Amino acid sequence: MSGVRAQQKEKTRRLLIDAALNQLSAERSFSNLSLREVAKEAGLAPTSFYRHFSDMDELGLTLVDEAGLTLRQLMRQARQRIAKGGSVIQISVQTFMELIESNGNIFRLLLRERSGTSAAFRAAVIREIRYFTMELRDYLQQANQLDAEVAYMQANAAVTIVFSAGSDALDIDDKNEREQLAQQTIQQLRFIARGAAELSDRRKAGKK
Amino acid sequence: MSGVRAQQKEKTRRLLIDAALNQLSAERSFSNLSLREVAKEAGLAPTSFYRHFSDMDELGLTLVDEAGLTLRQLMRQARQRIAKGGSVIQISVQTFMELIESNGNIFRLLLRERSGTSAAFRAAVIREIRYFTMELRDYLQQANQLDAEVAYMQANAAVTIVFSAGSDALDIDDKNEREQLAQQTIQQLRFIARGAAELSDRRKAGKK
DNA sequence: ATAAACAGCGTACAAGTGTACGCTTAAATG
DNA sequence: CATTTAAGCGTACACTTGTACGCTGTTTAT
Repeated sequence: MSGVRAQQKEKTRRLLIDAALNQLSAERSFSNLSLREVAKEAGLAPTSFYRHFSDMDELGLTLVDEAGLTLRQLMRQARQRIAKGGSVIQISVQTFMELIESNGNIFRLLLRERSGTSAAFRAAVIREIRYFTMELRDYLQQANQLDAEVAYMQANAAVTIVFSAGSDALDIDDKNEREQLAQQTIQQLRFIARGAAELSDRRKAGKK
Repeated sequence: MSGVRAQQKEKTRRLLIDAALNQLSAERSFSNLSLREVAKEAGLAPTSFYRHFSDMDELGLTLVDEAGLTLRQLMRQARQRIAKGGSVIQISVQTFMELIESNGNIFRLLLRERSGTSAAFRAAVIREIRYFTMELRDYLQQANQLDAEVAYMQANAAVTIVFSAGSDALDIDDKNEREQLAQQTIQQLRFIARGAAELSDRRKAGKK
């Protein structure tokens, strides 16, 4: 079992995934992408699609997984940069904005399918975002000595703000405008961090 | 010109609008709604649709207008309640959550088309939300004596948080869970308010 | 060496789409 | 009253969609 066959299969599976990803854009969402178009882009006959996915939905869920992976890469990269010193918030936002610039399509997928029409998709996207939020919560709780619940609320708010800013950034061409958006986002995250720190302190004081 | 004809026309136009609105749901977005389906739901022949709208896009933009109207109603209602005393943030969130419960479909439309595939739609939705944000900014600036830019950042963050919570609320059936979400949202808005107030104070002090 | 498995293709079909065109019928206009 | 206007309908057409089915050629298993 040299695996020549399996290897080839994996290769064209990848072709399909990339074909779908490449067709995504501001004016093209996954949900109005047809099986035939994806197959065509991948250089396959429409019916060959079924050798790899039973459905467009199945392909879509694979893409969401891919997006989750990207999100985790983001988190890791931000951590590495933070370890070298500097403002945590600033570095995080900057890293996030870089990701959006280089992976706009996959990020669009997440944003759109989060409020999309397929329950399975919504669930998958929400799961990825929740995972991301929880990781941030753990970090905040430990790094800032926060009350657990407060840390969650901060993480949740921060993710919401950053994702929303990311969505806006996708529609902005001008470099200066994007920088301005980033600065605003940083300030907003600081608002939240400040409020969270205070509440956490108040809770600790109350318990004593 | 008694207007019997014009009156009837307006009536079936309304029929089309309502037909579209009624077909929206968690699993049905405007963009995958066909002209034929809308016409059928309204009890019209497909081709009669064109007597009222040249396009599904035109109908869609009308719906966005409708949503903007709803948003302004919301703002007015919240103001009335606030005038009678109570926590501004709490009342606002509660009013918003009530709106979502009674107008889920129109709210879904806004959320979805904001990151949808039609540039015209996106622009229209963003315009409505910006209008809403600006009104909140003016209120915050005046009521809390804030620096103008800080007031904008607070308003922007608050709208983002509330809309995101609204989107989540649409997927929650359990009454208690929704209440919990509301409480969390209130707390997050307080984080932001606190951070904004501080920055505004700091800026004022710096200028003196 | 022989047989089985299987990725990929071409054909074919039913279903649904937007919309052009001409007709009918009732209101508006003169 | 006579004429024009226009909302609504039915038919028709060209497309696109998902997918069922059977064939081919190559890799894998025996």
